[in-house]
Amino acid sequence: MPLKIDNYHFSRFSVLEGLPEDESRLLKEKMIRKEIKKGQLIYRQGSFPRGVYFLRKGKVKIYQTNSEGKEQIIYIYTRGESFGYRPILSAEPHPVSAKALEDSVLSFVPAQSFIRLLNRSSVLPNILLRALSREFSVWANHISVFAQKSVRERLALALLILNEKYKRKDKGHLPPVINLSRDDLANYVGTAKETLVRMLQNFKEKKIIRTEGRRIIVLDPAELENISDLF
Amino acid sequence: MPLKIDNYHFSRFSVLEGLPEDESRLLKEKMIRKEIKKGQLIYRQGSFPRGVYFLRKGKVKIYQTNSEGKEQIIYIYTRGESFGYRPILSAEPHPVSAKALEDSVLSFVPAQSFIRLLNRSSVLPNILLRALSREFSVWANHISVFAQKSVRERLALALLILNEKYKRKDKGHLPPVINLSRDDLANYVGTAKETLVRMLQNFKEKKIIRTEGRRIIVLDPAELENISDLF
DNA sequence: GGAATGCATTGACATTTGTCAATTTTTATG
DNA sequence: CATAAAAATTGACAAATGTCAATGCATTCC
Repeated sequence: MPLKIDNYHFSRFSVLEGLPEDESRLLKEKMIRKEIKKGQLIYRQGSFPRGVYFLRKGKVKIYQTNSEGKEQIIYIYTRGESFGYRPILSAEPHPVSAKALEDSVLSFVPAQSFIRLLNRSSVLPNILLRALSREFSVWANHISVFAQKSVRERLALALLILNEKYKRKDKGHLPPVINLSRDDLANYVGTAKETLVRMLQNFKEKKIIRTEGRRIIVLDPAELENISDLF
Repeated sequence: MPLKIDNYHFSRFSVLEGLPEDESRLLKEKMIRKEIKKGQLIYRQGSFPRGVYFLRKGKVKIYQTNSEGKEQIIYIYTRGESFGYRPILSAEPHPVSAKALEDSVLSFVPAQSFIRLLNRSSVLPNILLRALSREFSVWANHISVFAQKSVRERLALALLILNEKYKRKDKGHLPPVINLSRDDLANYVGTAKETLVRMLQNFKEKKIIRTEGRRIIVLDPAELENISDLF
């Protein structure tokens, strides 16, 4: 059975990989390293894009804030992924905000340099086309999930996805520890914090997860798959 | 005020426009005209892409069917739009099915021809990159809407979008007539048919819409904007 | 290490939405 | 144009989810 969860995230897509040596070097020359603190804003919804970000370390959420100030997390990026390039390609303002979920390290490439490379490179356009097309599957699946699944099912799916994202490179044998505030988790699942807490409580009673303070450890991913009822 | 609804659809993107004369001709040479009946399946979720479709006339829905057979409509294409090309670019099976909502006319270009042109053309990759990046905004907005808005708000938004899509080219002065089955409308809004009908009833009482059989005519789009509370 | 402070949890309740079972209306067909 | 079939509507009710208020627990900052 193919891991169905893979249809719900981008599995570590990076613009960097797949570039020929010389183009990769060109890109790296333009890179600026940025260290950012947990909670720091990277860009704001509605602002114009300044460049592309490569996430070296940490986690970054992209989200929208509605008129009542409620947040919806659209995606959580982890080490190795790139973001912020889409509105450069379409010459639009950012449709989402980006903020660090933990202390993180980014490599930043100014939009100009990125565009220059794009126009010169014979492979970059294809890499991006493939990535963006692949993304569509993920977004379509997300829309179906939000439109049709109950909070309980969505939470089960979210925990499975986060369980992947919180896997640690070197400590692959240890179970992932999901470390998100209840507010962030609620905004990721698309529900009220209180409802979320109650569902988590229920999962704890059923021994599907266990918690250490606010941290969550998944004990029974198979059961989460059952509950989420992916298609 | 910019029409906020434009952030919820692609405003008639066609691959055809923007191509230089010679490339456009190349594409047109490969085109096969297809007439299809209302309700006819164009491709099925999970199948491999055979080509690109240009919608000449009519309406086409793309949708996912979940394990219980419930449908979620992801997008409705209208005259002038192209679809089916994304999974060609990412070499994946179709993540959605496509079906005609009315009798329609399509131009079909086989995947091979499309790829050949893509590799040869200097503008097509950029056109597609721009389109796919722009799409991201639309998908992100949709996800927020489904995750956070009530059925009533989503219905108001859906009616506004459909009101645009059902505008008639030649009869621009006449109000659009939305002609969708209640099932399709419910699957577009992401709710049960019965709930949908009740909300429509409520909008009728408030003189926001009027109906002729199953057809819907929007009387007060401004009020729909208020209700939908876009951000 | 002990307050503050912010975050997480719980309870009570209101509201929204879904489901099942009729019934009515519309559409398609001979 | 009559009739069968499909689609739309309504009612009654159950289940899911959100909201508000109160309380408990964990971090962090002296």
